[in-house]
Amino acid sequence: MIFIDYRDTRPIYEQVTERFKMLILRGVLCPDEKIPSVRNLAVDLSINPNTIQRAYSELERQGYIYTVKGKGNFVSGDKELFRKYREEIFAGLRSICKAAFEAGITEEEIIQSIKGENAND
Amino acid sequence: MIFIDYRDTRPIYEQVTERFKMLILRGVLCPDEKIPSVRNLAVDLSINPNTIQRAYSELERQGYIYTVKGKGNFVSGDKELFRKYREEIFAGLRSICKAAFEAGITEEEIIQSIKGENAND
DNA sequence: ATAACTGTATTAACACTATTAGTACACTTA
DNA sequence: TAAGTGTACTAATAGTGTTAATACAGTTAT
Repeated sequence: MIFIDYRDTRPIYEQVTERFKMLILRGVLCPDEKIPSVRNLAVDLSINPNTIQRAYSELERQGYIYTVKGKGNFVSGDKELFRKYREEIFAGLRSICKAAFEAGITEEEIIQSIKGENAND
Repeated sequence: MIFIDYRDTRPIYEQVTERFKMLILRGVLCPDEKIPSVRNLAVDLSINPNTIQRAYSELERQGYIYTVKGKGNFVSGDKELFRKYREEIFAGLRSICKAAFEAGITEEEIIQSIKGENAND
């Protein structure tokens, strides 16, 4: 369910965070479902528990999971998650469009490049 | 002409590289125009010459400038620069659109969010 | 030729971050 | 009570970004 890409330049804890976010947003993990314990996942991925701990802390901070001490970490049922994540995406989009306009790329060119991009979904 | 934003999390050499790329792409700096010497710019920005050296090496590697030993660094006249940079932008755009589609955002929503975004240009 | 400017290369040091390692404490469940 | 859970802390290691100091080589102007 979770994996690490060692060719990826991003830190491991960030990859783990991103991966869980995706699984939750896409509904693969359901609200109140238990996710692997810090120690278990660390063994599975052959990395240090602290790294998983950091990823889980981040997920909790962003509202994707909640923690019950002594029991484990569970998927949040927060309906706002989708809206928040969409906002992140749109912010990134605005940022790259700004760069595009600065480079003289027109709105039409951008839209053209996007159209037909969603064939793989 | 060049400045450093210390609130920016990106490394200084990357900011300098990006800044020169923009000045060249937008035609502020013309082909064969001399850019500041490594030592001069380092003093201007109050940073180490090695950091500028790194930025210039990267700019040369990407074809934005060329170096004449003992004389200085000069803006390249490569016409392909624009095409290459546009490709970078479009690649970034594809990447973020992929994330958007994975989050269930539709093509129409993306296009709507882009339209009217170019008011500041 | 000399001085003053250029780029280039090398080595060392420092700070910060990502990660590992080990340990300890507290809570829950069987 | 034992085994599993999250949490907290400190230390060590590796990599990166940056600074610092120095040296070498080519160019230009005098």
